[in-house]
Amino acid sequence: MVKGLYLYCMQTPQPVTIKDIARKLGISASTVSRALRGSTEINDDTRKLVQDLAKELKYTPNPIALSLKEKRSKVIGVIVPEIANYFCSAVIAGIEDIAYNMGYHVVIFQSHEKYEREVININLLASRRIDGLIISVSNETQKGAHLAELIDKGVPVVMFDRICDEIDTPRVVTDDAGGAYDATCHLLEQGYRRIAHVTMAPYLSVTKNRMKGYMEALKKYKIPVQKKWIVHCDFDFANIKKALVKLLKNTPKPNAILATSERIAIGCFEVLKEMKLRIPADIAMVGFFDNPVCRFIDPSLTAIHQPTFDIGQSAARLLITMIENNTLHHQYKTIELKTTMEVRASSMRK
Amino acid sequence: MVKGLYLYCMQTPQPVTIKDIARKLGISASTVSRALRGSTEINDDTRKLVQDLAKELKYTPNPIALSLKEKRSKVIGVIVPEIANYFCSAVIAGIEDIAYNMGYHVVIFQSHEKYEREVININLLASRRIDGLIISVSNETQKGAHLAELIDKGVPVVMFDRICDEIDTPRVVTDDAGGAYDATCHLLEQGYRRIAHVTMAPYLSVTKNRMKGYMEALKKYKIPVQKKWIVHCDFDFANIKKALVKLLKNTPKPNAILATSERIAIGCFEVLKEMKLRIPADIAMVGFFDNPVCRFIDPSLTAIHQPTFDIGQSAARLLITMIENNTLHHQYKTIELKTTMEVRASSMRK
DNA sequence: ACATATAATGCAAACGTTGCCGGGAACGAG
DNA sequence: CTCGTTCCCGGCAACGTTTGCATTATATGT
Repeated sequence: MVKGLYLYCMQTPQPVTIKDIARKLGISASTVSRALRGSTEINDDTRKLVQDLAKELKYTPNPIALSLKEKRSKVIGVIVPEIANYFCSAVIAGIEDIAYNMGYHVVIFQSHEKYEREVININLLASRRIDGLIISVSNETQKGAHLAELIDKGVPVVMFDRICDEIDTPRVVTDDAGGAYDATCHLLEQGYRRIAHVTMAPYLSVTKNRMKGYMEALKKYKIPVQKKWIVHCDFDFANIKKALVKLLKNTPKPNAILATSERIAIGCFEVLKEMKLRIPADIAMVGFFDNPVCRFIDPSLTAIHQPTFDIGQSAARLLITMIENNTLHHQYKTIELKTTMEVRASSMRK
Repeated sequence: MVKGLYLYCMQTPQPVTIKDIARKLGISASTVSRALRGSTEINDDTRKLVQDLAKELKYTPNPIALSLKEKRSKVIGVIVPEIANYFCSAVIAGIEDIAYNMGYHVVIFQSHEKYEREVININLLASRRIDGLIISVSNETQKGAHLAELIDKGVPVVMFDRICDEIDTPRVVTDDAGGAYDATCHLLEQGYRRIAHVTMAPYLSVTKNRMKGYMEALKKYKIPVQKKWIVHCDFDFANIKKALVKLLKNTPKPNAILATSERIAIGCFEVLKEMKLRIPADIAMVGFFDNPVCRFIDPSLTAIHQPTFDIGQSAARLLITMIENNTLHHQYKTIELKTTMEVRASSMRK
């Protein structure tokens, strides 16, 4: 067993500071500070002495002291609805990748799809003097006052995926309309004519855009939109199932479903299985779906993929540029990334 | 569009401080400080005045100044191999849940399964004056010197899942041996006798423990261990597949596989499908698997589940207790949580 | 030798907060 | 009238770092 030296004495060692180095060398703290950052107005001998001792004592500057002085924390906050799903965690991986390389740290918050919790998190963030925020709003978020307030305080904000329409701050989104259009066209090409659209809360930007793509595709094929085939639901599995059961009581029944989130797609999938409907023979399915496991599902699900890692990277790049240029906007108002469609068994020609 | 007032003027407002309040009220900063924390040695009228103004100006204490003074950051660091997989993100959700309620923030780092990157992250963490660390070590990590060094600096550390044996600090693990034992017994009960064990790097604690459970189950059924049926691989899909193809060239071929991680299980699954082997008719499968999507896979996979959210919660509770008691150990040296097995089609009697 | 330029270093303030110490005012007791 | 006590409050230092300015010592030019 390797045991820490200090396991046995309660007193923990204080990190070595500039003052410690100054004291040991009999010089002033300012000289040490300048020597460490290689200022030219310090004698070469002194500088070497200081740098050597600093290395020996394993000096590392205290970022908290620096933050206090320079009024920046080198920390960016991320608020997502839930971290424990593939989409969010992959986006965060992208954010972390860029942040890490730019010397920023990432702190994570979850809104758990609650507006109230989102507001609390934002206040917490603001009081923590975080340098910037990347957010995908909760399912409940219709107003952007909390975000506007944060921006008013001078904190740069980048939104991704679920954006808040009324807030004018840079955003990273996927071409939701295009994705839904492609998916719907694909179903239509396969001969499905009664396509249901099972989607999220109507006020969410992604919902609106995917709806737009869905309707455009129908229009292109001159299929009238059936209101009763458009279902909005939240992220609770029981509710998703209830909504779907109701949908499937319609006559004529839809013969295809476009599901606009992983959770909804899985919910649909379960209900169809429970009802012993064959996919795609009785009813076809296409979903917005990123989890790589989905291609092993039986039947394998045709998926609209979002470029998750890219979304995170782009959002982080945008935000850090804003932070370092000390501005609240960016030359890019909106970065829109393309979706890709992977056609699999669940949407094959009947 | 709601636009932030300051979108149009570059100068961002400075957060209001105690000094601002003191100046406006013509009193000293220390009085304001005391009034805000409700000290009894402040006149009721003054206190009310201060508190009202603080509320009006939306004063929030600067946590960075506090951190500097009190030498603690109220931030805990988390290092995981990769965040973008179900296990890790679910553990982090558990950590965040507890941390949030205890007034701590969570910052995330990824080692990307590289020892080197893990060391860099730990140094970064230390220089950031983080209050504590929760870590699951990388696939490459065999030595614990970097962790010992951090502990020597007085930073409390809790390990979870992939622990580092030589480091004596609290750990939260699952009953890996028990899980593997259950899985193997289950396969044996179903009549499978040639059970291969596809697992991770041999020096990892989880590998050792799962191996132990596997061997115990075989011993119970008086089946000799076949070395050639034990395969170690890393997390690269190509390598997993290569290892598996080699394994399946043995005669007699194994007729069941125990896969000890989600990635390995998926890799095995793909190879078996490619080789047109039927599951479980030709070869059965059981895997350590947490992703909820796995029950929709064809055939549905028998899974050993780890209590991911609990692991995160327990680790966070442990760590925060250590931080607040200012100690490097805990009455619980090891918290071991039970696995659960969900029997599905992939391991049914042949 | 003296004025001046130049190089190297120290001092002090600042960032926002808290806590110790000290002091003035009011008041009661003697 | 004096002393002691209590109540409120201000001043100062400290946390670790940076930076403008002052200071000292040395070198250069005449």
